[in-house]
Amino acid sequence: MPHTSPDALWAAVEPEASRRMLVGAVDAFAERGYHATTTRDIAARAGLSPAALYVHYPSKAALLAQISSTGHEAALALVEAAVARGAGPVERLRLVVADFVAWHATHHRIARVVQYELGALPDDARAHSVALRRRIEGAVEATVADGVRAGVMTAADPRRVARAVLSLGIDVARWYDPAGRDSPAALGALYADLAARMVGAAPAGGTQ
Amino acid sequence: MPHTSPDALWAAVEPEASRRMLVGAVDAFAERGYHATTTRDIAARAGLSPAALYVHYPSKAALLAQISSTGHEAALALVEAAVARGAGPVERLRLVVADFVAWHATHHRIARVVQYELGALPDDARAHSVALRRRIEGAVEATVADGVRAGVMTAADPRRVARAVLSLGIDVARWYDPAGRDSPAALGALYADLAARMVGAAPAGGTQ
DNA sequence: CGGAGGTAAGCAAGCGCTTAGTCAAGGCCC
DNA sequence: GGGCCTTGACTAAGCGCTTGCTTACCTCCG
Repeated sequence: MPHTSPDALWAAVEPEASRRMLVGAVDAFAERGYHATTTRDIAARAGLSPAALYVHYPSKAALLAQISSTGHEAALALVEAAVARGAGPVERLRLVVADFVAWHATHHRIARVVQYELGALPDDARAHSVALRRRIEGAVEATVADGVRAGVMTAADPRRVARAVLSLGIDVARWYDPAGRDSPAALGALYADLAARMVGAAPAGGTQ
Repeated sequence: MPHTSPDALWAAVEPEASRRMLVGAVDAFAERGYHATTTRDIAARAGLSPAALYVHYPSKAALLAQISSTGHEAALALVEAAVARGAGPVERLRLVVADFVAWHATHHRIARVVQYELGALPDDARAHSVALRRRIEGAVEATVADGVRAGVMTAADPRRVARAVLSLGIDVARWYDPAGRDSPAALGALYADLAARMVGAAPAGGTQ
């Protein structure tokens, strides 16, 4: 999942013009921010007139809400899948971080909107996204707490450490540049090692 | 420095109305973002008419530029002071992270503008801020590289690890809430431990 | 009395969104 | 099969409002 094409999230959206609007909105919101993006800009990226946006979406905010919702759901699904895949707490943490980081790199445009435009969402849409975020944080916190309980990690405060681990991934969306030298997979592997170190897990080949 | 009052950065700005404009702009930009903030909003926070903004600043963008410049300069000064204060690479890294994180918590409103409104800056102002950012990253990278050379840290890639360490601090500005249970100093201490672990420095009391 | 600090009023431009309509594709009855 | 209506996608034009910023003027203090 974390390594699919950046636009794969919208593959199911029909009709095609509606999907082009979404992709254009993601690009514009990620580049300039929600408030600096005009509906005319989004429509132009989709190759349509300004009014065409309102054929497919009731408002500019509804577009943002759909992007945020879909993005948060994808991130949560990815985290829960990684947790289910791992054998023990340490492997689970490694998998979660590797996938979470790689996703934020591969989908850095969507991730930018997801992470930095929460405040621009209408109240109900924000509540939905915030709830999904809490489940993501909860999954990581539980993994760290499990590891501590099992004696394979050391962390005085699993909640705060989990938040810090997630910060690593979230901030990738801010600086990641696909033209740079970091591949999403390599970045995920590096950050999985860093996270393992943060929780005091035994070294496993790692960063050294 | 990292523990002074949030508004201490502007103490030297005269006249007072000009300072109130700056403080109001920081609050508004941090809450809603640069593009969603109106000049009328800034002026109202300063208790003045909309036109008064232009008595003190040539444009809304100039206000942002001043905030970004002052903020980046403060962050760089703090990092360089911490590096100068530490005895060895590990202590230097701990001091840098502790102060950088505490600063992002204490000044989370300024830090939000500094970290997330770079793209809204006019080209010349952005170039100035980007140059300061590179010096911050360079200082941390050098500290990690020193530690590896001295054999007190392990990190295959000091540049990428330094970037990850800074991500921890930068992301604090996104989520920090002064009404929460984290004091800037405690957060700085926790994150200094996490950073020491990330670079494979010997445990020093730490998170365990 | 000059200059710094301040304001009321308002301008041009751009904003999100609406209106009224075009047009092609498809169903349907006689 | 031809006429007729519906439907979904789309657009030209533009409405009402807000934006950043300007102008012309006022006030007060050294």
